[in-house]
Amino acid sequence: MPPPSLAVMTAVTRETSLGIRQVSEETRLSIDTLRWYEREGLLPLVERSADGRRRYPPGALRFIRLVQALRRTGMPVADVRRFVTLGGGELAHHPERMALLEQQCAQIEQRMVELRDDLAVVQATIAQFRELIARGVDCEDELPDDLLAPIFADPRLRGVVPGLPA
Amino acid sequence: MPPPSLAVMTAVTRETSLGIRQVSEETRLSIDTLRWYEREGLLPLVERSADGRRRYPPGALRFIRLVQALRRTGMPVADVRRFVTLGGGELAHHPERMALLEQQCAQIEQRMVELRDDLAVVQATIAQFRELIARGVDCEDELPDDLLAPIFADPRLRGVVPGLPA
DNA sequence: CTAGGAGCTGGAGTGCACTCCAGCGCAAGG
DNA sequence: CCTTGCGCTGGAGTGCACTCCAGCTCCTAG
Repeated sequence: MPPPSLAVMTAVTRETSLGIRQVSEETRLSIDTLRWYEREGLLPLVERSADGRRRYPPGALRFIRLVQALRRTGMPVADVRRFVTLGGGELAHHPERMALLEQQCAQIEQRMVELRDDLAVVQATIAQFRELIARGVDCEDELPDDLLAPIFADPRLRGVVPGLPA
Repeated sequence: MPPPSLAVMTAVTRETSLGIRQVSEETRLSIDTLRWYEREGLLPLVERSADGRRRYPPGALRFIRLVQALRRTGMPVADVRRFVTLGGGELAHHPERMALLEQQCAQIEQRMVELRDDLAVVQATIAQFRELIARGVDCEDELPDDLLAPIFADPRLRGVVPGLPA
């Protein structure tokens, strides 16, 4: 992969800006996604070289990382667009901008709690299976139904379990 | 909402099992989703009352919560199905079952790290905007471009920013 | 001069996970 | 007896976020 002859690029462009492939590798967003985000108005900072190819100045790269953070944490594309189109630092849009970002923070925190809880559920299940197998291996027959029941689909167990805690 | 005459239900059914609506409220899964999960083989524990309506024994409820944890943490429906169809506690399936669950744990932990990082990005952005506005309000003109640039789409700023840290 | 490779555009296609709907049955209340 | 309400089924439809593609241009290497 020889470096594409940079002869034509301007001095500024040469060292600081990245091609779409590099950005793709850098951010792990696919090339198609980068183009699509741009079309959809999530990436306004993209420039073009003389022959019409995209050039991403470093500011764009950082901006993309923000967009990525918003997307990965569950902000819908429409909201990211809204945020982006609120533009530079204009005072007028400050409240809405802040609202969007703070809302997102709240959601992330909520999500983290949920994730912790869900992790606990999965880990508890793993523990139960370990115990089950430990016992099952020790005494092949007569499995502890009450341990199995809440977890599994064994038809023998249907409707056997007593009331659940909450 | 008068309690539906329970006259017909069996003694076992009466107190312990739930109707689809109750499960829906309990789990926050929509009624349609519950039915769909069942069709798709994610919920094998569901029974029927005499007139063909679904009855969820408590074991099913707990099971649903596990499925929910797996789904919410990003396990694809296909994998949940695979996990579910591995069946009761049979030794034969133990390795695959554990593999699925442990893989999922790993993914959750990864996701939590990512989430923390993304939260940091969003919070940093909020902080930068606060600072920007604080200054902007103090001295209306001549905004601090170097602070704005990495964040925003102001056309005046294109290609201005120097090299990025990483 | 030619061939290969990267990128471009506009638009169509895909995958996933639901979500909605028509048309039906049952059961209770008035 | 009729209506109202809940639930059932099978199948079609939806929303979101990409992902893929044909047909093009430009540039560089051989």
